[in-house]
Amino acid sequence: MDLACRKKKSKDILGQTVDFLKIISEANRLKILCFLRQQEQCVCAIWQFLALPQNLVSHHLKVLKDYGLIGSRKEGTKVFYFLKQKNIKTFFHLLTRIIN
Amino acid sequence: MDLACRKKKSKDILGQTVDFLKIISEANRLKILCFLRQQEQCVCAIWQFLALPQNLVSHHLKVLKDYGLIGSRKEGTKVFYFLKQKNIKTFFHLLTRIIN
DNA sequence: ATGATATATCAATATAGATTGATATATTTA
DNA sequence: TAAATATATCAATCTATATTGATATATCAT
Repeated sequence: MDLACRKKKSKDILGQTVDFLKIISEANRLKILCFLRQQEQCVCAIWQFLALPQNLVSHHLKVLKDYGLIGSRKEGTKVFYFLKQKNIKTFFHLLTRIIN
Repeated sequence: MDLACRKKKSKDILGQTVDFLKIISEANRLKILCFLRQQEQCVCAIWQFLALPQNLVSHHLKVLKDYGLIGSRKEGTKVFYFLKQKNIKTFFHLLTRIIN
């Protein structure tokens, strides 16, 4: 599924922006995005860094991934998550068109 | 109360940004901010534009005002709300430092 | 194959916050 | 003063979603 689909084309810019904002306005998710800026990280590194239970982090990662803000790759038993900078920029740009 | 107080200096940048995002990630509030970009508006114009009950709009306006994103001035029986562009820019800048 | 490690999923609960309905306050007009 | 208009407040309810606990799945090592 590409960004165009995830963006829910049927929705207007404001609706898309609200969805984006709702996703990044959760402290733990925002921290995750922040943490991933440096480099990709495995789930265990993330939940240890955030001091959160593993399943909770897993849930937040799913939310971020479903909306296309992060991607993942598997390596052995670990799963590494990384930012999808381009998509983040795109959503961010929508926001600037509304409030900046 | 100035912005420095509302920003809750005790909180870190991430915490402040989350607060800001939570406030603007509500569709009606984002619409209000959007609507006020053109010019200041009285409450009645806002709730008619958004097609929302008056008390609900009043509540959202309070949230926006308490956080310093909008200001108000009274004129007769009407109250006009306007953007506080400078504050919005400030909070927006915090966000760019985290995810952009 | 068995155990250990890493991650994901699911149901249940908790919690924050949006919405509604009723009412209060303040200003203007008659 | 009384009625009308504009806005604000408060308690109750509804709704979305964060969190927790338990369990499943997948991979690696012995």
